Amino acid sequence: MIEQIDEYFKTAFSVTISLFIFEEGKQKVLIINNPEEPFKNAQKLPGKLVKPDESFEKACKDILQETIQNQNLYLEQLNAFGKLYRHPLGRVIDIAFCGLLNKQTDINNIPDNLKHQWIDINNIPQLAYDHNEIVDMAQKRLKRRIKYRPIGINLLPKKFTMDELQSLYSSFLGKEFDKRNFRRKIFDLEIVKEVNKVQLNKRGRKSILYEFDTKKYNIYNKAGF
Amino acid sequence: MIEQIDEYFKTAFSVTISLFIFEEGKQKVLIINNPEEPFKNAQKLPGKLVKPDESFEKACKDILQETIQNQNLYLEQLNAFGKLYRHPLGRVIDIAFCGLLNKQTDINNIPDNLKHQWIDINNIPQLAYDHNEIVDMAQKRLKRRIKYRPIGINLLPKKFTMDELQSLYSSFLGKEFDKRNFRRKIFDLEIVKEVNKVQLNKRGRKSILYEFDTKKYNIYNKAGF
DNA sequence: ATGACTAAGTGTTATATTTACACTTTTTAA
DNA sequence: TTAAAAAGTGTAAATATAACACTTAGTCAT
Repeated sequence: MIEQIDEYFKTAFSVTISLFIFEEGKQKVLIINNPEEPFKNAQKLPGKLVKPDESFEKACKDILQETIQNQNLYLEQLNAFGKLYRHPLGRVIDIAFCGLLNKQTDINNIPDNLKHQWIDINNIPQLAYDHNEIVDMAQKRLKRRIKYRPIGINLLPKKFTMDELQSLYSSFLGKEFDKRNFRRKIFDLEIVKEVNKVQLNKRGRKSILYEFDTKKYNIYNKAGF
Repeated sequence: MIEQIDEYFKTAFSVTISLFIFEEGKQKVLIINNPEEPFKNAQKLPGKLVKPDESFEKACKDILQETIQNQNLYLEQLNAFGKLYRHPLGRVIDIAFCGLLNKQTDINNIPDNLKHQWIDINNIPQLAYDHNEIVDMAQKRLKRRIKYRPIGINLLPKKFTMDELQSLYSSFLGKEFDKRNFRRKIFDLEIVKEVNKVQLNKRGRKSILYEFDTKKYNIYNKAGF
């Protein structure tokens, strides 16, 4: 075996990140323009080939830097994608990550040449490589996960209204919730606390603003509910 | 970029499988003896380096063939492990899978030279590479998953008693259940059906035997409960 | 200023689920 | 036949979920 060992060291690997936001009541994902061959000018998820001496973390930070220019984002590994002919240059194993962020607070700047778009998860166009499959799995994973761990802290602004939180759950789970039952559930979990401010709206009554109680939130985020 | 492309195609990847059984009321995992360098004669999970033209599936089947000699086993991808110095021969990305099986029905034969052991999940010794980390994540993943998807169909014999099923849940979740409540829960889900046979026990009353109702089981296995 | 419109916010009851709890039945072995 | 072992069984209380509609507080147009 030792004599043929070089035969094994001929694959490459890449990292791909599905970055989700919640905007206009919709779950959206970051899609950029592919600047180079192969599949030049196709739409794709942010990602890059990784050198043999680079860690996953380094690669993720590079990608975050090149897109949203903010490396301090919590990411989670999703899956490895390694079909034989998924990449035209050779065998490339892709390690897919996903992250949740808030457009206002977590993005410094997105370079123009990326021609980026935040695309509604229900309207994803054809993407390069197997990126449709990746983003699809990311969405399903989130949908499962939201059911037994809280969501919102990375997606919403620091202060938010109950209607916003409810709308987030509705869009991620693709179903409607009863206002009173939803609120009772959230209050009983004690993951939010009222903040001493209200939000003025264009029409109608002011909204009470809340923020997450990080202590309780993190407990449920680790242990589930 | 194109001119440096060769720099990327210098990693290898491997596949590792955590195979779990339920035996003597305990969750156990298959550990084998590492037959070759590096880490010769260390204990490890079954796994192998994969050639650039081999699929994950092919690699998994090879591993299953070389260990339990049965390729027809449902596996699920767990995670990619890719720390920089996890493998002495170079950069190796490991794609970890895990599977559940029944010792009596799913194993044809395990070659002697593997010096295999089924090790209680609570007593795992030091393993080669980062295999402790892998098996640890596999166990945690299962523990979470059992809470919202049924378990047992791959682990128990075709016919089984309620006490066996309850013991399986207890060992995987590390806690005890009330007999009556447990049974009611299972019966209400309708994932098992009574089979027209009983099991004689050494002492005490005969046990009623059940088998899974695959239709209901699979519905919950896809959608969760 | 007032009336029409908009959106936020709030309670109660019925139903379903979960939990707590202990004895009876069946069988074997002495 | 009887003591010990293990399987099997029901009920009531507490908690969680689900269904349901009106009131309050604000804006805008007149």
